[in-house]
Amino acid sequence: MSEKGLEPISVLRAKGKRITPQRRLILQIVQEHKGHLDADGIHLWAKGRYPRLSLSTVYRTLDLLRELDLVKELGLATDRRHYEAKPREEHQHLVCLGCGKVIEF
Amino acid sequence: MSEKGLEPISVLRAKGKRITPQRRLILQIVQEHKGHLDADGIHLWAKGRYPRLSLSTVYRTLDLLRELDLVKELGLATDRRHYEAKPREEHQHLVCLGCGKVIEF
DNA sequence: GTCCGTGCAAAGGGTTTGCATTCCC
DNA sequence: GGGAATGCAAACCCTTTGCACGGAC
Repeated sequence: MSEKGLEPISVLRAKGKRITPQRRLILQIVQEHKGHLDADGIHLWAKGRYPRLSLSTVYRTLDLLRELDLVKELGLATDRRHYEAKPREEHQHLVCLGCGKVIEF
Repeated sequence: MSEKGLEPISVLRAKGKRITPQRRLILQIVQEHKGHLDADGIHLWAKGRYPRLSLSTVYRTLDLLRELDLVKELGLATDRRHYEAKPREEHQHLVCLGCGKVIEF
C-alpha cells in the first residue's frame, strides 16, 4: 500500500472507470505542469509521447478528472479554460492491530 | 452641473465617441442589472425597448465601455462572459472663488 | 457632408457530440 | 466477448469581423 493515500489512478479504478494509457498520460501531464495548461497545451505535450491522442479525448478526460475531483478548472482567461491537478486530500490511516489491514479516509 | 461627477455618457463624449441610442440603452441596462447579465441577456432586455438592436452591437459596445472603464468583465462562468457597471470613481471638485467654474478630478 | 457606428451575415475558435472502431476488464 | 473509451469529423455556441448603409456631429 501507499504511504501517501489513494493514487489518482486508484480513484479511477475505485469509480469503475477504465485505466487507459491516454488517461494516465493526461493526468501525469496536468500534474507536471501545476495548473498552467489549457486543453490544447495538454494535447501538444501529450502528443509528444502519444501521437495518436486526439483533442476530444483530452477534453473528455479532463471532464472525467474534474468529476472525480482530481483536477480543478481555473478561471485564468475568459476565452479558454485552464486546469490544475488537485493536491491529494489530507487523510489518516486506520490500521488493524490484528491482521494489519489499513483503511484510508 | 452634477454633484456626483462625470456621467458615463459624458465619458463617451470626452473620449470623442458618438452617443447613440444603442450605447445609451446598453449602458443603462448594465447599470440596472448590477452585474449578472451576459451579452445575450443584455441583448434580450435591450431588444424589448429597441428591437432593431443587433447582438454584434452589444458586443462592440461592451468592448468600448470596458475600454473606457465604465464596465467590468466578470469571471462568473467559463463558457460565457458577464458584465457589471463600474461604480463611479471617487473624486473632488475644484471651485474657482472668482468665476465659480468647477473642475472635477 | 464626413466618417463613425450599426445591422446583417459569415467567419473564427474553443468545446462538444455522433458514430464506427479499438481495447480494457 | 461486451461495453466503455477513443479517434475523427462535423456540429455547437459564443464572439469577432467584413462590408454596405445609416445617422451623430
